[in-house]
Amino acid sequence: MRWSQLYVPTLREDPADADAASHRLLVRAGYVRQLAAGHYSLLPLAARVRARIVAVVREEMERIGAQEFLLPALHPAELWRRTGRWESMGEEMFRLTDRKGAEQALGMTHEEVFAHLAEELRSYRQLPQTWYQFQTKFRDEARPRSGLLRVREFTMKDSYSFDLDEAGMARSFEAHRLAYLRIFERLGLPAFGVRASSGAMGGSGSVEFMSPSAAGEDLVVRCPGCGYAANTEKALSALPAVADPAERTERTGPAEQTERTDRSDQAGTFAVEEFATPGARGIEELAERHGIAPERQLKTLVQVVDGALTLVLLRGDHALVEQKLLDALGASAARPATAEEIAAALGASPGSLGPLGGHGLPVLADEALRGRTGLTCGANRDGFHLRGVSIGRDVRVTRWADLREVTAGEPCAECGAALEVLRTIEVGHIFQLGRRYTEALGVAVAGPAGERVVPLMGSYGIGVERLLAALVEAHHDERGIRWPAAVAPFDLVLTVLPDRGGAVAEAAERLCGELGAAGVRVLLDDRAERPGVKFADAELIGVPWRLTLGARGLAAGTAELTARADGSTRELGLDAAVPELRALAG
RNA sequence: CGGGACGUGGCGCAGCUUGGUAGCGCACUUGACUGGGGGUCAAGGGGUCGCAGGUUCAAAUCCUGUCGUCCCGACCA
Repeated sequence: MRWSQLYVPTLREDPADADAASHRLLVRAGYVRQLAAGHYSLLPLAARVRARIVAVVREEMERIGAQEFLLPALHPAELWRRTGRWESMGEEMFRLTDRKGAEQALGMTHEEVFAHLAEELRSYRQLPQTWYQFQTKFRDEARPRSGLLRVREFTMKDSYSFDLDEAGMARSFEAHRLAYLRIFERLGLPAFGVRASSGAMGGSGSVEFMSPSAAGEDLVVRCPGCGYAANTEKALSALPAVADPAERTERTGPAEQTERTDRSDQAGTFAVEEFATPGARGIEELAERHGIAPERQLKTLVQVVDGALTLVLLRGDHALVEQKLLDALGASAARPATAEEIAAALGASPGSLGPLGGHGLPVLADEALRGRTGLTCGANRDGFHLRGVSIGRDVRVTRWADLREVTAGEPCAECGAALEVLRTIEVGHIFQLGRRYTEALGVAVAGPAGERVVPLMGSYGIGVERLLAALVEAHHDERGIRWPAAVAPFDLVLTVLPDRGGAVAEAAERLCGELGAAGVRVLLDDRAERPGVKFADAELIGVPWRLTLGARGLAAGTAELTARADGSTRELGLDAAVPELRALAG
């Protein structure tokens, strides 16, 4: 391929609206252009890289016996209604109505359509089946961002397994887990699996594959000691206990004491007492003005979980992970209650809330609060707080659960080492779905004894363009992209230096032809540019090797081979160039 | 959906406060010189100033609305 003919619109300056390194470099190096927020056009270089990624993914899918399909992107609403997801997917699903007035959806995932096809499965002898495709997915993201990392339209390799029993589903899941690790390994992408919440997909187990990057949106907890890794939606840690003081604290004064429930004999601690905290709202202000450490406060959040007001209790210095709340209650949606809803239920404003009193709301408490005594919380009366609160004695907890966010430095629950929290990009996600979809669509086969068996399903996804962007995040420097050899758009740029006689260009043409015949992907930089421009562009687009041929070298029978990875250069004899470069290109 | 910023040749920006001939750098075209790290000089081409209303003798500039883009948050199979 001649660079003079290839469409590679490189830019000398960074695009103004690109923040993430991958976004900036892919635009600047002429790989992509934005059409609209979350919609990108892939130019020839990107199309080549994408094709190489797809080829690797396809090989690994075929290796585990998966069969390639290609399904429609536009689906009838009817199918989605049968699994209940026409309603539950909400605004993230693109919907449209055709000329007959029939409702349609642009597929954001393909469980429904694949399960629909599985309705034709008849016998247990046909199982297991693993089916996959590369297909465009549409998701009406609330906020597309970071270039190709979060978009509204993208290619996904999605696969789906159908197994006779739990053990079979577990085998299919494990086969995919290993295949995904091989894919990332082969592509040169650092990534590891983490335990994750299954979210709206449902099912019993899920693993996310995460690639560390400053541009990532997902926080992942990882243990350097034992390798434990989990999304913060799921992560656990061992917390050191907080020492709660055993003695009674001083009252602020009789005038402010409106309620007194002295049951210290029962709980072996001190009494609950109300005290005035004028103007001090929330954990931090209470800590600053009244000297009450956040970890000795009780944080009371009011959430609306599937439409029901729920009190959520956490240690004052802990943050709620909403997904943990949903998982604990088996709920599908939660949001903070509005100030009006809170006032109606508790009679106070945020900043003065607490779990005591006859509010009648369900109370969900974080495990870290178990056995805590002498805590401070809001009095459900603006401007007042309660102290001396003991969870076991004073609070009617309807349910305990792990709800808090793990933070860096906390001890690993499995080995005690200090946990690290990494910013990562989710590059793959695999689910054990069970019978949720097969049941809903009536998928069943005849078992060995003629009985009706509903297969168990798994689903497995990799976002192709996100993978491309994650690779750039992982492999770039101040000069541009540095593609791993497995995905580079070309193996080699053959840089032709200016030469009046034309002998250099002629030799380069000949060499390019020979390399091409030997299977090396060569980009011949035959442009009438100055050397500096050619070098800078070659580095920007990130091709792993550059072979520089000039008049000097041609006379001596040599060219210079430069590695993009580390910039190292060595002389290469022209007569031995083809076999050497073929070996480098793999 | 809440908060913030921004829309001016292909790209990056100035001009707007104080209304009056649309400008700079890069890129592009032609020529000359140059020729191993984004070179120099000369001559050119290219813009309904996001869109729609309004104010005004006159709007890139002031006002209203609207669309779009980016960032933070909420959200995110």
